[in-house]
Amino acid sequence: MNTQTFRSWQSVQEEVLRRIHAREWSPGDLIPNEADLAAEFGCARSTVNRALRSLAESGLLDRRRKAGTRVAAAPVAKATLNIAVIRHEIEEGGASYGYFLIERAFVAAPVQVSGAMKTGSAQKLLHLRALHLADGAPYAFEDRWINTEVVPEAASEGFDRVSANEWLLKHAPYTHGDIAFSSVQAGPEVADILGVPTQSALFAMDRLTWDNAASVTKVRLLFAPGYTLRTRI
Amino acid sequence: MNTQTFRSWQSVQEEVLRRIHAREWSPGDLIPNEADLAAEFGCARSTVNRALRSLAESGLLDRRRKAGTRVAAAPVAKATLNIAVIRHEIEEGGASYGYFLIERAFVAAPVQVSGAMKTGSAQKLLHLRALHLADGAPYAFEDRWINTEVVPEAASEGFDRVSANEWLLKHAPYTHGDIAFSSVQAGPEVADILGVPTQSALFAMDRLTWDNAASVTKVRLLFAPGYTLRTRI
DNA sequence: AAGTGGTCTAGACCACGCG
DNA sequence: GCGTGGTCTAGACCACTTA
Repeated sequence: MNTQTFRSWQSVQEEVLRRIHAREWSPGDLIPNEADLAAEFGCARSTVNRALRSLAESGLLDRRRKAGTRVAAAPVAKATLNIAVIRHEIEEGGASYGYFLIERAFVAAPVQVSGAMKTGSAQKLLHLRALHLADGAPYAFEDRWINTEVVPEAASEGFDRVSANEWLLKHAPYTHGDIAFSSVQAGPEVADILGVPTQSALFAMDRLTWDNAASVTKVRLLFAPGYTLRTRI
Repeated sequence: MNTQTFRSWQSVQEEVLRRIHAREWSPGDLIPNEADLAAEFGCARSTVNRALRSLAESGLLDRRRKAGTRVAAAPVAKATLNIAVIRHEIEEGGASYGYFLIERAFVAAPVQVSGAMKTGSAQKLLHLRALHLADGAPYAFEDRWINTEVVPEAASEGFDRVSANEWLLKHAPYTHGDIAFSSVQAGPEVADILGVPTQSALFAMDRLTWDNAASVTKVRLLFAPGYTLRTRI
């Protein structure tokens, strides 16, 4: 028997990956328990635990107490998206960033918005519409609602120099958020703002962030055609 | 001083989150080192390490040896997408799944495909076009290329009953993949297949998976209008 | 009831990267 | 150089879940 030692959790992980990949352990198979693997690899159980836990988090293994560890039969690919501040995203692409505030209003929101944000329908929210530019060309249109009861400082911020996209990160903590991606056709107004034909296919990102039970902000970002969200698996 | 104890790594994490959230530790701030926190919390350093490492992985903290741990100034939101088998995705939504193979051919691929897959331009690839249905309605159009040099068994599989989407997961291991999401307009043929107007905005997912240095498969999925990819942050 | 992963501890050494 | 996080160890107890 091959009794090569694997002392670091990364090397243990690599060996496990190799076995899965080489079909020594096939999808659905039960693999040896942590103690046995530790003995085989010549390392502590906690080292094996670290390696296997990490693989379980990425979806490649299914682990259950008493039932043991199995190679995932249908590994749900878990892709991690990095959603950065738009300015950083543009600047990292080597382009110059531009920002233009189109509208700033303190108004009662439509019911779809107040409903989603769970604010009273009479409560006024700060409504912002703005354009992000890369090298002078329209990059993304931002349509945002801010709950000023949760972020009162936003009421005295003009948002004419700094985008809400960036300002909120520093001033409004949030506990969690819902994100949705979809594809939409450009309406006449948005088409005009982005400088694209009406009915162009736009990539949309909708985000609703929460501070515990209170909504902080709701935003829709419509990206100019050509935008691609990339990740690695 | 408050010397409440936090014995589990989750409770340590919650306390750290509370302090960040309450602005006791603001974005950019250096927080105490692991040893000090362990002393304060009345637990072992490794427990603190586990809590902080986890927060760093999710982007809320920046950690560097010697430089210490800081609250991230512009936390890059890391959203994890679960990309499942289409059949499971549909069935979990409570709908019945349908599958229809449109075309299966063994041909030399266009240069964009062979270039991306790094296969020889003369090498023949298995080309599949298929439709996934939810409750009988078109759900997604799949256009796929399979490298049969890497997955020879695919050559003898009809793919008329089981989608390549599902078959490959069980038969073709991969080491990594690139994923891209974008928005595209439906061309006449795709519009016809999906039963939507030409130029409809479709959500597109492009995946290219690799087995080490060899490409396994390249697929474009075009989802019918209304499709939304959701996640939580 | 018993086996498995989940976690905690105390201590140790190491690797990185500021200053 | 030296402080910090990164990791490993051996051992222990616990929690969950299945048999």
